[in-house]
Amino acid sequence: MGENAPDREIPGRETMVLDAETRAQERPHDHQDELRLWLRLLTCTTLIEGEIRTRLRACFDVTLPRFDLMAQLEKMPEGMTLGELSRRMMVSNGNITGLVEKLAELGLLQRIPHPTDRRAAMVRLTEAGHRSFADMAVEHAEWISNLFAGLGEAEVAQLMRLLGRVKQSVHAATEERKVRAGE
Amino acid sequence: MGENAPDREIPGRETMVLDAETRAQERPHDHQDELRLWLRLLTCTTLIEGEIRTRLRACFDVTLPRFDLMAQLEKMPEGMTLGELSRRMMVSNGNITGLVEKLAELGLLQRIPHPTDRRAAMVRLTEAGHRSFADMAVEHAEWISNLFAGLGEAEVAQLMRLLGRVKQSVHAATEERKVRAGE
DNA sequence: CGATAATTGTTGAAGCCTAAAGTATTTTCA
DNA sequence: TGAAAATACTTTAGGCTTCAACAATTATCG
Repeated sequence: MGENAPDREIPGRETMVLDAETRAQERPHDHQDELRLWLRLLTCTTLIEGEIRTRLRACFDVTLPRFDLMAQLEKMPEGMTLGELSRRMMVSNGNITGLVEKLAELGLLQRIPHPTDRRAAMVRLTEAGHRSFADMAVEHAEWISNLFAGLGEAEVAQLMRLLGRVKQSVHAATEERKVRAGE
Repeated sequence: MGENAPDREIPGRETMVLDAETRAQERPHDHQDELRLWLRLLTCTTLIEGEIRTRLRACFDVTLPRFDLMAQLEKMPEGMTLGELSRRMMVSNGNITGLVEKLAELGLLQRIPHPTDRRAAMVRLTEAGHRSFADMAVEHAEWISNLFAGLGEAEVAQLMRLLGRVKQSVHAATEERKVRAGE
């Protein structure tokens, strides 16, 4: 994703509360800043994600989604349902089904029956899965640390805080839309 | 990789690469902060991307990659080669081939011969493509602006700056790796 | 010039991802 | 209790994405 927004001149028809004239005077910027911020955010994520994907493949012959799924399971040694995985990883249910299938074939995780709910399927890492993940996690953490090595501690903390604000803002906006759309 | 690297003598007068490297080596840091930062960055991008994808699909029956490709072409009315698209969108060549194929079938872009290089294929938006994109771009810009509406101007500016630093840092780290791996 | 290298785009295999529809089970509540 | 709704997961169709191998063309340089 390139760094440059579709830099068309977009007439400000955002809110109906303020007429375009007032808005233009108060805020000389349309949606350009937010657009540029989004593109930069996307660029950063894409760059890092691509790098990590390439290295995981080269060093451990594993894909990023599989690594992520194992990372989730590692945090819950007693196991987790597929739905919980789906929510935590922010991907669809069907996606998890496929990933679990592959990792189970490789012997890295196992399904175990849910104690009370016969609909649910629980999974957890096998011994081999734990060992495999432990190896990868060490390298992975170093890679990430290295990619961010150009930033100071203060910058990292500040980014953490601001991205927390972004999360808040996005959640607020999407919840509002969901409510407006009737759940 | 010791605690006291000998080339630590010269303070930050060196290249970006060296600076990042020494910093990562000299700090016996557990990488936790960077890891958390990366996860939060990924969360923000995933949230926004998912929301935009859903809305583009619901409102315009278009996918995000196709929208992005059209956005790139919109900025270059005279056209662009596939390789240029690939670099700007940071995706593989083969990916672009497929996207262009689909958009051409829909009549939204057209191929035109490259004036001097018979290997290269140039594409540009058709009239219909321009119109279609213009419609979508207006809504899209509003969506993005809305998703970031919880942030103030200063926060947006600060995020812009810090993400610029992230980009720098990542580029430095990956360039260094590429060089070490022999281009 | 002409061999070698680099670049441009395409193809195919493998895998990721979503949305929507379907099945099985559990929960809700009249 | 028992019908209706909600939940957990699977399946399928369509689309995105990468990597690696390939063909065509252009660039490099002895």
